[in-house]
Amino acid sequence: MATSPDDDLGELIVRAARSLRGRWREVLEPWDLSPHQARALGVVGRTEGLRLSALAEGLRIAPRSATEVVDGLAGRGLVERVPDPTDRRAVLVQLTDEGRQVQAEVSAARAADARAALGRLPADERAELARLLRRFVDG
Amino acid sequence: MATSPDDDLGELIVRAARSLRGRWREVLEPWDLSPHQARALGVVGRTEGLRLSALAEGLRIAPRSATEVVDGLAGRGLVERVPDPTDRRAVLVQLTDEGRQVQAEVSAARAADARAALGRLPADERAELARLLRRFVDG
DNA sequence: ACCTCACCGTGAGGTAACCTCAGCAATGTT
DNA sequence: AACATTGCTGAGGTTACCTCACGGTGAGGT
Repeated sequence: MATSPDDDLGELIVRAARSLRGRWREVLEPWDLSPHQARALGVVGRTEGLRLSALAEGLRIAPRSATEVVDGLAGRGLVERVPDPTDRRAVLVQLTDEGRQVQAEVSAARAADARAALGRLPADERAELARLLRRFVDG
Repeated sequence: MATSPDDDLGELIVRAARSLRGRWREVLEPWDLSPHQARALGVVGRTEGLRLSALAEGLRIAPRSATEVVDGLAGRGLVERVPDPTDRRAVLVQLTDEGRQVQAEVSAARAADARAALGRLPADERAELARLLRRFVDG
């Protein structure tokens, strides 16, 4: 049934991603955050004072959906909406103090987990893997 | 902001998978199939006379959700339900003639696309990439 | 001052792909 | 025969998206 080597490689990439995603979900459990929300939290943290539309772009979702993500995060008290001083149409999203702390914790936990997950490969193989993937992704 | 190399690697894997998934979605457009349905079609094709519960296991979804997937495929005339001759509770799913043809076409298109997508890496690098990923996934 | 056109976020309402739980029929076990 | 288990499905819920329409607002004419 025509399972070419490239089919396999594609399958492998997808499986690896799924595995990571599953792990990440577990890592996030203590904070009761979905991978999605955590990602959004990261984007907001990376660019303080972000417009909803910019967040949508960053997450590659429709602007309307960014409203929902922010609703969820704001409901947990992790971010807050403030009016954009330069444009009364716009709303900026920024981390609350709690949001900042959670974001830092999550980010640390994620890094630790990534180390654990990928740690079975020696450093040089990790580097090689990254190099090859980068060529594929950027190419 | 503590972006460790392993973070990057995880991100790369996820991005690569997303890229593949996006391409696949496009490849499937002519048949008006979701990636999900196509995957299910493949599983059914690979094991003719498959129980719904086995399909669910193959797709790693709840049995109830397999019912829906099969509904969708059956609605398009690509698969059909037949009673399991050995167990009157069970239902077997099998490809129709049209399903068999569509499955073959899709599989060929997918293989061609995988070649196109991964073709920018030379064969030996593809092999190396597969080897490293397999170590990660299976490990 | 006004008009138009583009843009901002959001309410309303929809969809896909999952889930759990309960129920029915058939089977297996004691 | 009684009971537990299995295989599918109806009912109903969730999540994470979407489009479309609308009420502000900003920017550029005229």
